[in-house]
Amino acid sequence: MPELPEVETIRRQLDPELEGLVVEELEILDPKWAQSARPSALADAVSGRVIEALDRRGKYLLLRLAGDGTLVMHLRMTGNLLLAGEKDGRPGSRQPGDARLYRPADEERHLRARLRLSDGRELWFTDPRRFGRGFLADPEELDAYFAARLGVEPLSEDFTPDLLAAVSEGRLAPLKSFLLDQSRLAGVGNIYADEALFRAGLHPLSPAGSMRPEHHVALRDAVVAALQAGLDNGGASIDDYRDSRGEKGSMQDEFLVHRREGLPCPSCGEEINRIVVSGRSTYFCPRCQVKLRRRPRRPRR
DNA sequence: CGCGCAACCTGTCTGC
DNA sequence: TGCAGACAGGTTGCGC
Repeated sequence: MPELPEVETIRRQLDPELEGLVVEELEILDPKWAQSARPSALADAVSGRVIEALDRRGKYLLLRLAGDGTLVMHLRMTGNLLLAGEKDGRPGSRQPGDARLYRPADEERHLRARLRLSDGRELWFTDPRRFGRGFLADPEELDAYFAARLGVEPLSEDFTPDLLAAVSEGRLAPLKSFLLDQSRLAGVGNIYADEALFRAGLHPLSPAGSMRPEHHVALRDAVVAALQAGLDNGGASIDDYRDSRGEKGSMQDEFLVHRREGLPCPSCGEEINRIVVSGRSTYFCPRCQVKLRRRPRRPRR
């Protein structure tokens, strides 16, 4: 479910709400949620600490705690992070179980971890498929963890055409697989990979290393534009995704090609095709998205 | 090291 | 109505 725009939407909503509050208690209802040898030790280590900020790296949410610790959370496929309850006991905010919230019974049924906050509210980590995880890391551990897994942030100034050229050089994997590889580019998932390749006019099966300089520019711009569209629409709610208030995003109504098999291409009217690339459904326009030839090797003298 | 695929889970939908 | 099978936003580990 959640890719960079969905995770960032949650972060932007929650960061100003959480700053300065104390996590009075972390309750882990599903021991599998804790990516830690002893879930009770994780709960104890987080309980009682002051929240400094909520940051994001790739699709990870980073709850910064006073004293150099970070509660790292990943929503994986179906996780949600909901802010529930009444601030300082005053009415107006939503309660867990509020009928206006998304399927309240299911939220409670799928509750995996709960942070009780010092203003009376609660942060709920819900997750039907139980892939989501949370763990505590100190700064050195966190650096090592991300260095091994995550590449450049696509919305940072470091994401340039030259960077894209460097990380794709010599790669034979299809562009679709390349965009899903978090160690090259962090935050793009199945939805925004399809949307970006359509915007760039590139075929999902073209080898990543076949791009020429104009393609590096086009794909960089397309990734940024696709992610920005997601942010502008509050994320995509195909099925489970909700923001921190339990509201749906609207990006699913703005998809250009993703999940639009058989529908007309917004640019040329040709029918959108669906193929499977490294196990993931992939949607593209066979007319607008050209397949690049493998780049010839530099001749040797 | 690069790459594809199964596995991890639960829920929903489709077709017989 | 029941049931089998396909499919779903992500990441990891294994085999080649």
